[in-house]
Amino acid sequence: MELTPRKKEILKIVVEHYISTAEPVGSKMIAQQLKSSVSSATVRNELADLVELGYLEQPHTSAGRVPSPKGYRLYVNELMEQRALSLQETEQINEALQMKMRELDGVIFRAGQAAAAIVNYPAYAMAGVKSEVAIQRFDLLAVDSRSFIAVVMTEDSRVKSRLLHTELDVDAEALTALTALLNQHFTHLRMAEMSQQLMSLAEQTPPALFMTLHLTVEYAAEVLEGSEKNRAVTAGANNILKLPEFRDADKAHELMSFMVENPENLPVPAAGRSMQILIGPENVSEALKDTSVVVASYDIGDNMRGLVGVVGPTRMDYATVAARLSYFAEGLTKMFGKQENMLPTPKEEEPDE
Amino acid sequence: MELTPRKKEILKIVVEHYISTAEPVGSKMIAQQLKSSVSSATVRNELADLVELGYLEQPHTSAGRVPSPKGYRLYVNELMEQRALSLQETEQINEALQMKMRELDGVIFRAGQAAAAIVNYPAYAMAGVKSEVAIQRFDLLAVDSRSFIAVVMTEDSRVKSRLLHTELDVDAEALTALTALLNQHFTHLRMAEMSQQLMSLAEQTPPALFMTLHLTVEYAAEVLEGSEKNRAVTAGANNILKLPEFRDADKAHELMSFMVENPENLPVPAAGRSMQILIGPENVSEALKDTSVVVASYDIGDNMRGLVGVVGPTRMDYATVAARLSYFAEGLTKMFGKQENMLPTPKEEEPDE
DNA sequence: CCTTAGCACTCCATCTTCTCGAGTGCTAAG
DNA sequence: CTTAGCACTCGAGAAGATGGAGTGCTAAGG
Repeated sequence: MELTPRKKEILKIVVEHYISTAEPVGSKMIAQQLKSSVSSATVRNELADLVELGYLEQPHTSAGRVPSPKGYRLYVNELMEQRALSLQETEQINEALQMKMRELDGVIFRAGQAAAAIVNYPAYAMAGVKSEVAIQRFDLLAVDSRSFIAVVMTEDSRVKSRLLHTELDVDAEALTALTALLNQHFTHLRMAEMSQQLMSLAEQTPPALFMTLHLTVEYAAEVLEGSEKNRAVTAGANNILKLPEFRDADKAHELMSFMVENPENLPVPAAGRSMQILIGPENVSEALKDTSVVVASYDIGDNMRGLVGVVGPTRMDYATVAARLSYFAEGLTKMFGKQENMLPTPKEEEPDE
Repeated sequence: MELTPRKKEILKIVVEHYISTAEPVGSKMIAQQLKSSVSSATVRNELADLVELGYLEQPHTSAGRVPSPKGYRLYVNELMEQRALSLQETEQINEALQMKMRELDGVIFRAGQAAAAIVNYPAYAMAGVKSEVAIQRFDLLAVDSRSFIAVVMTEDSRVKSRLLHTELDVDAEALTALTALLNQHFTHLRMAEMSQQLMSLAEQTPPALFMTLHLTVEYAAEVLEGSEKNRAVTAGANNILKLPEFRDADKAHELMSFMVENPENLPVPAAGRSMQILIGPENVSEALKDTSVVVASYDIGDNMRGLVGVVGPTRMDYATVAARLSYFAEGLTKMFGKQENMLPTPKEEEPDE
């Protein structure tokens, strides 16, 4: 059943007023804000209908009205106006985008931080590869008789390196030979295939060499795993303490712990959607039943996908958050797209996770 | 003026009781706990003295006593008993130490997280080099005509790498030549010296090569800077919400924001001390005036020093925190020490200059 | 001089009561 | 369908009232 235009207008006023004040909204207030001037009594009748239909709720009989999740949902789907970002806002976001040009691995971490700073709510970020990547290239550099540097480059052009140590002496020529071997037999393989490949070479390779090989392949596997495992971080969790709904330390603690300890369980946008809004009980996680989440995804080159999300009270300012977050996510996509040909300028490790 | 033994005993009881309950301690309670059985009136007289001397405070005339910072200080210095860790505790910490410490950069972050988990207070971690490190070795690996991988190893044996892109073609032989050049002229230099060195080579080098050189040196500088800048992180900030003194959301927010936003301003142990306890106003930062900090340092090889700290209310359980934290820090030192022999020791090698 | 029983006193925490006002639902008339 | 009018509800906050833990002080006893 479609709501009458006036009911929608009233609902919109209630939602927006409640979003900005966190106080139940009364009929008088609404009557003033309505385009057509009607009395508060008329509004009350409408409000009663809206409660009956489940779009609004009443904390107690003699209080104003508060939007229900259903009400927020309608608001978000139909009533919410696209919010244009102010110059200041776009500038702030652009600046945040500058920050991360360099680091690919650190992006998750920084994206989360930036998102939190941009919206003033707790935020989270993740990244994962869309399809499995493999190693594209190996290099082994001799350091001394028992140490060498392994450098691997993934198919998505990330470069990682580590100093590795063997227990037996391995000379430079051996390393050169091994490098050739690795590049010939271990590139463009999945992790499982790499292990197989390694097995099959076990017997026909001298121990010292095999050990070196093993170490390197192990390291490569770690690098691949690191890119496959969806890493997730939470940032700006302290922001929730400014919200009236989290004045209660226990509530704040509950949400914060959930976000910080299981960031990987935070919502991911449905496949194919670049942005998604989850309102209150629409969230699967019990800990998020009273909160709303806005989450956007962006592309990192062809093969990876990142996402940034924001967690807030159900009365969060959806229009602003959605506008800023999508602008931010688009900016990230653009940034990686531009770098693509010359790109990925991986940085090394970041204290993320 | 030395306190009488009984006064000390009373102070100790007050501190320990207050630490565990967060409630002011009354004379009756103390009289029961004292070795020698005396009346509560006697205790009250002693308490009055202790207040006068500044070791205790009275929230209001008719409440029990609470330790003052001075009281905590005396407690920590003289009265606190070394706390032996239970088997369970050492096991938990040992487990935390298992974490993969291979990526040095990740260590800071993980150490912070582990520390928070170990003590159930918010924790922080930093690492910095004791003295300036330089690049020990360069390698340039050709990828295609306009891309190459720069691999640098610092004197403290950290290996970093990045894919770099030139705007002009550079062939493999040129890279080999450049590698030699870099290793000859840019190793073991400070950042400023590297820039100078670069300048001095500007004219006598063909543009394509110089660009490559420039990119590489720039990257090296970034790596060095990254290691010089003390990186700092905060973890487990949510723990403060469980403490009664931070029930108030504003207070919690203030401390949390401070810790998360300026982790680099958190206390560092005085030079030469491996552990330090800072009580309330002993902290320099205004935001920490009502809190106490326990901070321990550990060694990462010869040249770097890491530290982990814990922030809590002044009534934090100093004995337990200190015991666990120092055990943890010692574990970290040991862990890096063990790796050390496996690492090439920078001092012994490179008669190259 | 130190200790201790006794006692009046203080002050917070808690509970109850009261009041106020915003906001409601309903009715009856336009 | 709208609206003025009105009695009603309910929570928030103010204003006592109560109780008890803990104090300080005094005076007597070792």
